[in-house]
Amino acid sequence: MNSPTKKTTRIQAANQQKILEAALDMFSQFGYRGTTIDQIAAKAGMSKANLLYYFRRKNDVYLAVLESILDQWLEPLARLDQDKDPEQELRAYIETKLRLSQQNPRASRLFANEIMQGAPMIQPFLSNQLKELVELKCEVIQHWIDNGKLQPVKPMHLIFMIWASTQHYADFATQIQALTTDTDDKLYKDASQTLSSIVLRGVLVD
Amino acid sequence: MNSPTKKTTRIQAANQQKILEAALDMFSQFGYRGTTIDQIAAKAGMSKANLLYYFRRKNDVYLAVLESILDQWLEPLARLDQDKDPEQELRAYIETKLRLSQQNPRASRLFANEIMQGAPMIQPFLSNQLKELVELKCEVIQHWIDNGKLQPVKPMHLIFMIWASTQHYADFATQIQALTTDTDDKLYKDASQTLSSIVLRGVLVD
DNA sequence: GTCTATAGAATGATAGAC
DNA sequence: GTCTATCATTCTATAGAC
Repeated sequence: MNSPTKKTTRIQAANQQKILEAALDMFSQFGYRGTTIDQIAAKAGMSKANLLYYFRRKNDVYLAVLESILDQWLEPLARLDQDKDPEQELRAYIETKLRLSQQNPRASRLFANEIMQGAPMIQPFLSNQLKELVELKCEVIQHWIDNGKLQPVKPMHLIFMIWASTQHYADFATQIQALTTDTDDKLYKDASQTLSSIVLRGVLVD
Repeated sequence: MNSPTKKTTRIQAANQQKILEAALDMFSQFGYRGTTIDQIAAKAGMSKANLLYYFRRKNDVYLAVLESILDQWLEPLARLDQDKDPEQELRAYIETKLRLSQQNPRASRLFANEIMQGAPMIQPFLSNQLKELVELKCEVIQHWIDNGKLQPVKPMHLIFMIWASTQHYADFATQIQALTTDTDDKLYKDASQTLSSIVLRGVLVD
């Protein structure tokens, strides 16, 4: 690992990281076709030709960035546990998803861009891993419903609602910034409280 | 209006419509930078040069498409009426927004694309018209809260939640298609019921 | 590993014939 | 109003010097 001959490997790793970081910046804002290699290279502080030494084609960069975020995408939903209390579980899920939106809004936007363009790269991921996981977690929610712990709602639409409402704070950050003067921290704290409160108890007064 | 000299005007109007329709198709999927004039022209059934006779630059086409959808964007929220029953009003708002998503998903995606790219064209719209309207409607919701008709939630975050949850069915249609085999009609019917039910009463059993 | 140079294709936009 | 031809620019990607 630390032999002199591997010194270049560490440089490569560092440069690849710089490229992936810059690529996430550009792809998340302009999508695949709206981003140029030049922009990525400039943001990563190297020449276009040098970037192409590390990734032979633009598509390879895009795939590498996508792969680096797909895992963290599945993980929070995967944690939903049928044997725990649904109120605690849903509250924790909402909080985790919101925290992800706050800490890595670019990943959320990159994902949204890819989906809105028809998911040309991750269609298999959606139809396989994601579908499998969602079906599994719909059963968890259905189990809570069958045991009288939750109202009889359509589980998949509950999941969609939580996805949409939490990712909104990352994907539409520009719009939200234009509508409020709240600090980021207050914004996310209010979002967490309001979201959990509405999902769990609704807005109506009994 | 019907004089022979205006015959060309009707042709112009028809061609402009064809261009706007094709442009909505492309811009909503690939964003501004990801769309080429060639693609729009091909989809509109004319040559690139001919398209540029009607709109001198790509940017003019984009602005025309954006303008054509901004009104329909504000209208449903503008209808929220402080003097009516909040349950009926919120239910109607959710249904209207969902119907818009179903009937014009491209408009929703175009708007989302513009926002995610930093709203370069409609920043003034967000900071002026939209902000004004949202502040007004937050007061309506706050009025309902003050009168004990709604739980004390943050009004703006309730609006964000409804926006996000309803637009999700348009913006993330590709993902949803990959996760379910429901027909479009069943999907939106379930969405409407689940969304209204959760927003109004939550998922918890009393 | 990094740079310059450049091939080759795509793109936005214009000019001018019909 | 529509088309062909064309230009300037930008972009992906490669070759080769250092």
